[in-house]
Amino acid sequence: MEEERIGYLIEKCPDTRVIRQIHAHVLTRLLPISAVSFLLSKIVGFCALSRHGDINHARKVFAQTPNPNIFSWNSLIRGYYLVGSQSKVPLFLYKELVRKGYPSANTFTLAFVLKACSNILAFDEGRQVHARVFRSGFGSNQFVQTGLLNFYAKCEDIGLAEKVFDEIHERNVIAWSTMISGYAMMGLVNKAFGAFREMQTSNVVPDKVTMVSVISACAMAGALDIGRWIHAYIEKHMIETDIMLSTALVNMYAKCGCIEKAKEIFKGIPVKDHKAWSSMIVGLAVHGLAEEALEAFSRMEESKVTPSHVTFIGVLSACAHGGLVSEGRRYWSSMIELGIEPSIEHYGCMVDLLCRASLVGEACNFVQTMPFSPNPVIWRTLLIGCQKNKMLHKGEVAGEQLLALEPSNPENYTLLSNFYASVAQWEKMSHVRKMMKERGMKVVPGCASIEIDGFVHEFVMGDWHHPEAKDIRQALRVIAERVSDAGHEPQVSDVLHNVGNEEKGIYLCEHSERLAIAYGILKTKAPRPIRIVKNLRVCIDCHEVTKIISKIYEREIIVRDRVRFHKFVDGSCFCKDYW
DNA sequence: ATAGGGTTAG
Repeated sequence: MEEERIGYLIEKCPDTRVIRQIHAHVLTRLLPISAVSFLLSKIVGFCALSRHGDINHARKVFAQTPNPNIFSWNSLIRGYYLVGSQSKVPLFLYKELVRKGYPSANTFTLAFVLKACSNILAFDEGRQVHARVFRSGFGSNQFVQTGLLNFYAKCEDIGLAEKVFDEIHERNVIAWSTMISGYAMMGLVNKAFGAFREMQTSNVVPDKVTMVSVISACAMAGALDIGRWIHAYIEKHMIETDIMLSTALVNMYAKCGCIEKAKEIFKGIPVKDHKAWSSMIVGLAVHGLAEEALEAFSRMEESKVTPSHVTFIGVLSACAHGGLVSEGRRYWSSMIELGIEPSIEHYGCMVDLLCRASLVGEACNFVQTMPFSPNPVIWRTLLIGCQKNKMLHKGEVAGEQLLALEPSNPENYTLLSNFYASVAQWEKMSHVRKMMKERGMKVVPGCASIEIDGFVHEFVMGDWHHPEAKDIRQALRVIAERVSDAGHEPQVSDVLHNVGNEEKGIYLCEHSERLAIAYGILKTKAPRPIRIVKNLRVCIDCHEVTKIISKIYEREIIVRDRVRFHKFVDGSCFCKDYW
């Protein structure tokens, strides 16, 4: 049969020229419409989906098809997002298909259009597809189910994602992985770990994709022990570590404070792409290892991997953390020469770089040159810069802008209040605090955690609910005495409360990281480093005190701040007091 | 014919 021969040719000779010849052949014969539609759908499918295909040709053939069948429609829908993930064409095609009412969508159609919706975060359109899934009775198809799940996860509607997930009766590794990655993406790390455990108890075998999601959750949480455990699991079960999994591991070890281990894994990646390089560079940057980060960047250039905008975020933040102002400016220019349009994140790095180098005036001018209006991060960076340099007026402006732009973020009030405290503007400080109260803002409590024997102990400032509170209090007292004997005077300007100095000193002693460090000293022995993860940035006094503790207790203390790492060894910190 | 994954400023 003619059709069979042509179908065979398309599968055996996937070549655009052959396709065109066949196409001509089909059109010059008088064949029944259904046969033409079938043959042309083969061509549409090939052109839209094959690596050697051509989506534009697919579209042309599709347009010439008398009654395109559902396979043609599906191929085109999928083909368009395969060439450009942000394309809206799949949605237009789907709409047209629905409007026409013929042929009717099948499970492939729904899965593909859901994927297209996830790519561009088209929430309303995806909702409509969901409604259609209900009506169509295809809701029990696994591909449609994971399509829906992934769609809600990507749109960050975790509630609806969970709802879809709960309704899946037979959950395969893909459904589980999608759910876990959805949790991880939203920072719901405990839910991610919980789902991972539940997956194992329901006897679904995790694969490398599952591992990537779990490892990412560890990176986010700074959960080193779990991360190590997962890494061991990967090795034990001989799960293939491809570049994505290796990159996730590099990132995890870096974000958990083991930069040496991150480097080791990075070294083992045979062919590194821009994401692998970026992870390494960002990792070195957050550790304050600016020179190494820049070295890595040159090696990346030598190996002819084109840096991405993310790579430059790493490079510029390395310069910022390392105080390398002129280098930072140079990389900024070379980034623009490479044709990378600076994003607000890149501007943010530069503003930070200038502020840390006490060039706050220049930082303000730089902000003026941005093609965007400053966002809260930029204002906060400026405000902190002004605080360090005691620049009352500029700081006040930044603070006002910040509160106007983001009045519902309690952190902003705290920052501005701290700023006024640091320049001894007590009235203004209490005004901010009053405003905060009136608007119902609660201070974000400092929270620090330490992982001991696979259990994460969380400490909140001033919270004494820990079962070993008594011992911790005692340990804190001893530490405070020894620190004080070492000649430390509390630096109290970061304390919120407008109270007497002595009392301020007491508040400082109860900062969450102090509790966590005290617990670490209580529970672990040298040479094991004490690793702390903190939700806020470290205050100046805690930074000083931790330096002293590292010396008098001869302990290495690694603190993961909200933005970077501090590594305290023998009385000093790797951040060189830049942070 | 189909589904899930890695890097991102303070």
